[in-house]
Amino acid sequence: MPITLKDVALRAGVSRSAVSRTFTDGASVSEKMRRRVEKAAVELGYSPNALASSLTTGRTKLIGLVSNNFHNPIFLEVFDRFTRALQDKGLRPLLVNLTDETNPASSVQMLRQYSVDGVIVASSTLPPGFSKAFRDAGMPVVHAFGRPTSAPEVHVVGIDNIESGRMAARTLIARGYRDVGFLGGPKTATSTQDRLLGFLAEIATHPEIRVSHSFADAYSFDAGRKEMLRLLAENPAQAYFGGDDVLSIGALSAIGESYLSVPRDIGIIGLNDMEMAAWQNINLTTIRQPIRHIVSSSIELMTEMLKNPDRPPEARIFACEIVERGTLRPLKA
Amino acid sequence: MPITLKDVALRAGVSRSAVSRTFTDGASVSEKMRRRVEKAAVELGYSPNALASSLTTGRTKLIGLVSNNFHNPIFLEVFDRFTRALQDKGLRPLLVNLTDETNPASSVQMLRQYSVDGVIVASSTLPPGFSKAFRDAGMPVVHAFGRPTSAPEVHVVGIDNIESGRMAARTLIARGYRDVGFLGGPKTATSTQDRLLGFLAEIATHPEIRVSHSFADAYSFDAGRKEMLRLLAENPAQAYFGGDDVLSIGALSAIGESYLSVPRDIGIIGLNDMEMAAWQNINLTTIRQPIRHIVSSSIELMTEMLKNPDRPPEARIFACEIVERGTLRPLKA
DNA sequence: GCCAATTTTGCAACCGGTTGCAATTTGATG
DNA sequence: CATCAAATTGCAACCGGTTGCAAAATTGGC
Repeated sequence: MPITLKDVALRAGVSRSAVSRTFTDGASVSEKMRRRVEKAAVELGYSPNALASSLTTGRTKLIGLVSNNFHNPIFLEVFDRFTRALQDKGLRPLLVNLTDETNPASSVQMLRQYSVDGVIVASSTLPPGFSKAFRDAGMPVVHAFGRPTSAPEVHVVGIDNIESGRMAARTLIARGYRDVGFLGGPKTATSTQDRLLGFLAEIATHPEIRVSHSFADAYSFDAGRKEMLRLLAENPAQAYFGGDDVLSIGALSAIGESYLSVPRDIGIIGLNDMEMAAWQNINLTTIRQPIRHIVSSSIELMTEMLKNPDRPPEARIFACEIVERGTLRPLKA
Repeated sequence: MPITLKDVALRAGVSRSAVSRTFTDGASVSEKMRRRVEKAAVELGYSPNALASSLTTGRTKLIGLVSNNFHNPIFLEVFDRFTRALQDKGLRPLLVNLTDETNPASSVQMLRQYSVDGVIVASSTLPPGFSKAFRDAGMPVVHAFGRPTSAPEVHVVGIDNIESGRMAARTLIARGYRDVGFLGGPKTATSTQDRLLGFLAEIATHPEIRVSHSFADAYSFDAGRKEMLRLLAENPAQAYFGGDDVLSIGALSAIGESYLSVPRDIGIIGLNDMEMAAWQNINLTTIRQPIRHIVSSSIELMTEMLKNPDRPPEARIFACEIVERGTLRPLKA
């Protein structure tokens, strides 16, 4: 049914190689030949079969886009940016939704079967060894939103979560809060661990400040709300660093439901600066994660890897910045 | 580098066909042979190349998942469900992000090049002819969230937007609102057009009720907020049917920013019942679109199409239901 | 207009599988 | 143990392309 190379060759009265060559750039074809072939091709409505060509070229232009964050609204933006950026480079995202599993084996096999040219892992909660499995299977990998280390096993692009924890702490301290807490995401997420680490380390330089921490079950509204309700029932701190924005919004809801006011009674600072944080009826003060740069840098690394698969793994770390909105008491003048 | 069929055949000392057959079910292989081949396969770590086999079988198990809704949070849930459901059926989602374009040509070509087995278009805003283009190119198509008609050109799964417009109208009338408005999504979206149609039709049966309507630029928070601010500056109605939830939430924000109270001063009913509508600090009364069923039914239709591509197009329509929360005044007892 | 250098073209093998067909093996039956 | 049908296996062609190599065509220099 579909038109093949052979059909075009027949129609144009030339060899199959000639047709192939007019459709692969960099190949040697005369102008005359090209025109002749292209004429036949459009007449027949031919377009080359990318999969067949991948057999010999070894390139599919398919990129596995692997994530387990299908519940955090920030990831819609992440997927939007990734898919657009990939498309702009002529690459095609093959989406893998991990649901709960953190065992890469079946994803690795599946992506191998489809001969993807590379894999982008987009998650801040997967264990360190996860993305390594793809590399071990011989695929170029970039782990976006991963944990950067000085000697990464795969390319990692993200933020310095330790530093962002410190930043949150400094911000709270500067506002005069003397009793602060970390309302973290899931304890197993590397991002949570690192944010806590930085937060505590910074607070530790101020012995007069009281600090506490606890974890929500997930980066989600409900988990944040539930944990904040629990904290409110006990003896809450004056201000919290929420594990991320959606968690923080859940916490805000809990506070409102308890007839307390933000920032008057309790302060909250989130992390991500997702679209909703800017919604006027939420207006969350937060630490902006430069998603745009993380994505574009990941894509850049990926295209580099496609050219040179042996490029040694590298960590690219982007700075965050405070976005002042209405959920922390103002700086004292 | 990667292990091929031939390697396994060599190692097991059998023909290539034998290896192929042990990996395609339904093929005739003796137990002895199967064991022998499987042994060699695991020793070498072989897994068959799905793309190569697609060449002869004509099936790739790739499904194009096409959407232009990468800004409406409801679609994260949609993508989550679609990708999971596809994976469960052994199908692989090849994601296509349409950004702004409503011209299917390049997507059609791209998906043809990758020989996808079928295409799922997930969008409520694309023009009627869009998904038809995929079908014309010979691909099985299901348009999820499309406009159902009695004689659809492709399979359509979704809700009856006209009826949901009526439902919104009935709900507002039952609450005693006498001056109501439709705050629609983009004028070009089929979903907006139909919701308006139904809304007006129902109101028309109550001559005493005043009705007005206007459109936001997009199904987005900002568009909804902006339009509601505009309406508030003039002479707002008593209650609005918001084009969808995210739009309605934007409207809620505008109302709050204007120091008005919901539902005391103005009522809002949305449509979708996205996760955020249930957030306690939003608490939006809305019309639930049964996403779960729409997705599973779409997948079901798709798998049917894969078995029998000539299945005549069909429209599957799901009922919506009102979800009572806090943005409409209560029913009079 | 002739010859060498360069470019363009076609041949044929190959990428990693699948499958129709015929040959071989197996197993049941007499 | 011979016979025949059924099950299993291998051969070879094919899926839709690409590419090294040699033959053919073009170009430039004189």
